[in-house]
Parts: sequence; structure tokens; C-alpha cells
Amino acid sequence: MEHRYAASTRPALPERAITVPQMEATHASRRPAVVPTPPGVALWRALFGGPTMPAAECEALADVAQVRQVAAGQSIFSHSEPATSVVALRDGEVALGLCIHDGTFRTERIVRGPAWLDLSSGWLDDCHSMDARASTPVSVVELPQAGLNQALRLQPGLGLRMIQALAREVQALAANTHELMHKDAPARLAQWLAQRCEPAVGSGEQAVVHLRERKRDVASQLAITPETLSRLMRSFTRLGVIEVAGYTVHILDTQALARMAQA
Amino acid sequence: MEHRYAASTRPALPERAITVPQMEATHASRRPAVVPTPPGVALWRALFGGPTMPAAECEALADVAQVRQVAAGQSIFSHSEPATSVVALRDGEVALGLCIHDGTFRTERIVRGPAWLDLSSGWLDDCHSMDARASTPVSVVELPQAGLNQALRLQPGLGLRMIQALAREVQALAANTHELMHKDAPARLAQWLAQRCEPAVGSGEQAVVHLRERKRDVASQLAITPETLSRLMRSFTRLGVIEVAGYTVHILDTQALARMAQA
DNA sequence: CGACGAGTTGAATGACGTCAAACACAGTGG
DNA sequence: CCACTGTGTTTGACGTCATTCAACTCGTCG
Repeated sequence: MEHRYAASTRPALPERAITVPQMEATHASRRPAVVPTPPGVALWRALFGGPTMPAAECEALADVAQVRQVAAGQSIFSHSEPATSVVALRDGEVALGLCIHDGTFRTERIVRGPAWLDLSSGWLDDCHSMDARASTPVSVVELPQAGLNQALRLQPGLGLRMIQALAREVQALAANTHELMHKDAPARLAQWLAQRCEPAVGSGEQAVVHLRERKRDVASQLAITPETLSRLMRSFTRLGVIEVAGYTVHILDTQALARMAQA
Repeated sequence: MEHRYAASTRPALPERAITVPQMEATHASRRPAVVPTPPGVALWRALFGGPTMPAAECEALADVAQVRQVAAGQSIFSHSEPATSVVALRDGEVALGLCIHDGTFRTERIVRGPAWLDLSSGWLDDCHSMDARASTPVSVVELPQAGLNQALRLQPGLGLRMIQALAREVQALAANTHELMHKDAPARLAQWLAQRCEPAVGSGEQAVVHLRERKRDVASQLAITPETLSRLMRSFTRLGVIEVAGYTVHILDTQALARMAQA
């Protein structure tokens, strides 16, 4: 009732997520208009998390990589479609989730490139475990299984890098599982906020989180309903831990937030 | 009220889980009494899931593997202890979970050998993500990072196998996460039962699940309380889907169970 | 203006956890 | 053989947290 949206904070909604809502997925499955530039060293280093990745290994990957442009709203791959490649995201934003019965999409995770989209299914002769849908125009890199095997033979060092990338994914998933099993909704939200709070934005001591997706998508990721998210935000605000202005969340008490994320 | 425990079904509780409850973890951290026999081809094939694994690769692994015997109740590794090895379980039963504040242990998963215990942390210079505690006397195989790198150089095919093992782990964890996010307790129990129902045991058509751990540990794995598990079992029984006799669960209606596991 | 979609808020419902008591069974020692 | 004890499980009463349903507001787009 007291504090309505500040003038400049509300319109900052992540444009494309709103302006491209669900129903643009109709035609134009590929767009050869923009010639895809081959992926460079920077991409591979970002994906494998090592600034020390030798150029030769990058090249071996680039040789077998296939770039694909996907329009916003389009499906990139779908669960239960057999996976023949390891898939990475070069540019843009992708919603990973599951397309449920009546066509509605349940987002489980939102990924912004560069990042892996499906690092595991491609190695097994198995289906993708999720659906992936572009929420912006994206550029996707696919590494077919056969090509990967070849690259591994040429550059044995790649094997270790791939193993480490998978190991990181396992760690992340295990942590996620742990949270879901043992933390309640407030703790999960607190952790989520703490994880992505940028240190400060000039104005003194305050940490800030800019929500870059719709709040309902944030809720999806936390496995709660949008209503619950809203209530939790208000509850945190009443406690003086955060301050919400549209899609900008100011963290007033970082320690309290960390404490709430514990249990 | 009507059906009390059948005479022969109840005592079948998985002995050691009962007779070794919590408090044997005191001394004797290693037991050189039994000379550990070096791990054989069968172990590696079981771990990597391929009957086609060449003997040379197995040998390369065996060369760097270190076997360790751990007594029941002992810790095998502990979370926040830096991991220097990939760890596998050869024999016995291990509870993976987290040792919470006051010393109580929250089981998240129960593993019976042969299986991987921590396939990911050892590759990164990172901590184990869980605690592991032997619930029977176990035989553990450790593959130190340095040795693994060496084995990978000698046998390049090992890289691919390791990648596939990790990929399988990622798939399993992703499925688990998915269940926790979107399935309620009855669905999770139904799925858990359906997953481990042995086809039949001679007596006609009936599928059977033998609980090989305490019910409270089953509950832990499903992220519910023992009370809720008990109530769900009774509710399923009332629906005519299962029949519970101590630690033996008869599946009366496999299809109904599968249906309940869906949503 | 009117429609629509995002977010918020309130009331009602339900699912699951907590607490406490009772029960079943095994092992022990009289 | 029989109480007695300890552990595991079951049951009931009750509370809490989160979802559901139904308004309602705000802003944008037609």
C-alpha cells in the first residue's frame, strides 16, 4: 500500500521474456539470414572453465562443432528426443524444463550463454532429460558424438577437461538435490538471492540483485508458486532484510540473508 | 487391526542396520587383519557398466587403485574433507548423506557395492559433497587423481568410459531433482516401489519389494518423515495397491502404482 | 477504452511435519 | 518361562507451511 513501484525500476523487466510470450513458436525453424561464425577459443574456455585451455584443443572441438541459430520461443531440443550430440549455448537465454501435457512449459532452470545445455545425454545413447526452449534468439553449438570421439583421439587432453566439466555438473546437481530435500522455501529463496547478489552498484554498501527473468520463472526455479514467492519477498521486506522495487532487489542485510539460507 | 505381522516376514529386518546402530564408530580406523585382494575385472565392468571393457583398461585402473577396508559404522569420507580420489564401493553397504550439527546422520541415499561413491569431487580440487558411512563392513576402492591421469594417458579409452559413467550420474541426479521438484510424497513412494519391485517370486503374478533397510532410511531417501511413510503405506494398502507384511511389500496392482508415480 | 498478462493479496484447503503415546519385536537376565 | 528394556514402527492430534482459487491492481498493447 505504501510503496508502489519506483518510477525507473519497474520498466526494467527483461524485455524479451515478456514481449515473446509462448506463442511465437510457429515457423522459421532455422534462419540462415545470419551466417553463423564458427565458435572461437573464448567459447571453449568459458565452457570448460579454464583460461589455460590450449588452442589446439579448441580447434579440435571447433572442427566438429555445428552451430545452429534458433529464434526466440523455438524449441532447441525436446526431452524424449534421442540425443546424438552434446549441446552448448553460445549466446542468448534458454529455459530448461519440461513441456507438460497441455503444452505449458514448466521451467526448471534458466541458462544464459555461454554454458552447457546438455552435457550428459549426448554421451549415452539416451534421450535428452529435459526440454530446452530459447527465450531469446540464441546461437547453439552441437558436438555430435562421433565428432567428439574423434576430437578425443586427436587431443587426449580434452578427455580430462570433459570429465571435469561433467564433474562440476554433478557437484552442482548434488547441491541442488540437497537443497530441495532439506531446505524450505524461505531458505531456498534466501540462498538464491545470496548467490546472485552483485557486490554493490556504487551507492555505498548495498548489494543488489537484478531479476533478469519473470518472477514466475524465478519461482519455477525454486520449485514454488509465484504467489508464494511474492509472499516470501514481502515477508523478507517486513523483516528488513531486503527491499524490493519492481525487478530490482536491494539486499539490506547480507548476513541475515546468509543465515536464513542455512537451514 | 486385522492383519498383524505374518510370522515369517517380520524378522527379516536387514540385520546389520539394526544390530549396528550409530554407536559403534569409536576405534579401529583400518583393519589390516584381512589382506585386501586387488580389485578384479568384474569390479571395473560393474562400475563402468560395460561387459565389453578390455582387460588392459581394467589393469591400468587396478594399478593405481588403493583398497581400503572400513568397519561398519565408520566414516568412509566426510563432506568438507578435500577429495583427492575418486571413490568406489566394492562390497558392502554405505549410507551417503550429511552429518548434521549434533552428530546425527541424515541419510540421503543408500548404496550397495559395487557402485561409485564419489565420482566427481576427486576430479576437481574440491571437497566431497557428502558424508559416507559404512553400514556394513565394506571394501572401498580409491583412485587418486594423479594415478587416474596416468591411467588415462596409458589407456585413452578409459577417458570415454569415465565420461560415460559421469554422464550416467548426471542423468540420475537430474531425474532425482526433477522428482523432488514436481512430485509429491505419494508419487515419490510409488516410483520408489515401482523401481525396485522384483518381477515375481514364484507365487503366481505378484511382484514383491523386499525392504533391505530400515523404514526410516527409506523415508530419508524419499525426503519424508518415517511417520509419513507409514501413513502412505497404509493409504496404498487401503487402496488395494500394495500389501505390507513387515519388511516385505507385495505389489498387488503394478499399473496403479505406475499411474500414481506419474504425477 | 478494453483486453490481457504479470504481479499481488486474502481466504480456504490440504499436505506434510512434529509431538506424544502406544505397540511390536528382539535380546537380556532373572 | 517371564518380566524388562531398547529400538523400530505405527497411530492420532495438532500445527505449519505451501498451494489453490479467486479477486484485484498495474502497466502495456490493440
